[in-house]
Amino acid sequence: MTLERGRKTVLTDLELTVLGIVRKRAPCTAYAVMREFSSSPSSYYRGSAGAIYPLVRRLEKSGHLEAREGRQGRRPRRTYALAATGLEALRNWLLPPLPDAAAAITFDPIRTRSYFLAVLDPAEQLAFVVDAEKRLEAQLALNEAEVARYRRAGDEFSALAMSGAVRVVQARIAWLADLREHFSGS
Amino acid sequence: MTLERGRKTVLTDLELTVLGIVRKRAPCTAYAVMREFSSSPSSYYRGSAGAIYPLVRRLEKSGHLEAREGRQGRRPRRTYALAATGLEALRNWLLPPLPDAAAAITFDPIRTRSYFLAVLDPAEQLAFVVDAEKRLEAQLALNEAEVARYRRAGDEFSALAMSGAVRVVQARIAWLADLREHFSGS
DNA sequence: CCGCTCATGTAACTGGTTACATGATTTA
DNA sequence: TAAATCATGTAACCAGTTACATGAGCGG
Repeated sequence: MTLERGRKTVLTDLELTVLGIVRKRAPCTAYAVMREFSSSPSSYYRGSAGAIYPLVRRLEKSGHLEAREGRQGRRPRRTYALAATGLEALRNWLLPPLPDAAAAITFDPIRTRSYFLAVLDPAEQLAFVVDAEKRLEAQLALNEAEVARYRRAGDEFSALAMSGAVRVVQARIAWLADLREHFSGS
Repeated sequence: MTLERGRKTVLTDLELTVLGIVRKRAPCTAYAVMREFSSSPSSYYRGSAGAIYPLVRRLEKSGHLEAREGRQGRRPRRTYALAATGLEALRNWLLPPLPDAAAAITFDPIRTRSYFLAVLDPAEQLAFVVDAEKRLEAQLALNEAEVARYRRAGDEFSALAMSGAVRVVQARIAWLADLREHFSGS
């Protein structure tokens, strides 16, 4: 049974995110997409050139994106827009049912470490919590600024999305307070 | 300048997590470590054989783990314990300062999608939120059960860690309530 | 004795990363 | 005019995944 290779049925989250970005920004270059990732603290992906350029080309070949050859002076400038197929894929990504994995636990380096705090003595445990709190407070400020930035830009959906990240950081901070109380109480 | 290859200076989070697990469970087999990952909903890693077995061998060769050849009947059974070097690595992982990335934003498939909800019409947006809430409630129950399980097992640190995951899921649910209000209000 | 779990692995693949290379355009 | 940014890519690598293969021990 010869599987047809090279034709992917399901797009990755990164690919679908790129479709969403292109839809908002169209017509835009692969570089602009890349910047959207790397210039924002809100993204899990670094948006490296080595990821974005091949990915965008793939999406073009698969018909999800439409490319247009332009130029700026004598420099070639390839801009993209969302094709009908791409819009359909984007909608299917968002429409219920979500995959089970969507609600699954998220990776948190601080929580991951906290499983093993038994190897530290009480003073060190407290130092861990204090350091983690400091870093999360900084992250919180960043995220809040990002919400404000989106709101100023009139992108209410992104502001709403980002406020989810704010909620999560607040929850992580509240949890660290629990930890601290537990450590200093015992 | 010939870089010495094959000798890694920094261990990954997965490797350090394995060190932590072995420390708790020692003497234990690679299989037991694998089960710890795959049998728990609390882990980001699937703990696949293809990841764990080579990883454990690496940690043994680098001196972080000590192996002991045993048998169960006529079946060979290789058990591991944490070496002094491994304990040191584990402590350094936990001791401040944490890396900046530790506080960084986490990947959330639901939030990632929510950036692009503008492509859906209001009824579909609501359906998205309702579906996401349903799934997160299920995840919350799972996580709470996990906390209880750890607590029953007397592993207070893991219970505490897992309660961080509970906090985060609660925050995600609260955020979805915000979203829902926003969508039905406008 | 059948099927499940314990136990140990390997091979091929995947989806990203870093680092590098090139050159035009804009800005200080 | 030098440095930063725009713009487009490639090559090597990396840390995981899925899927497969093998076989012993154990409970119904």
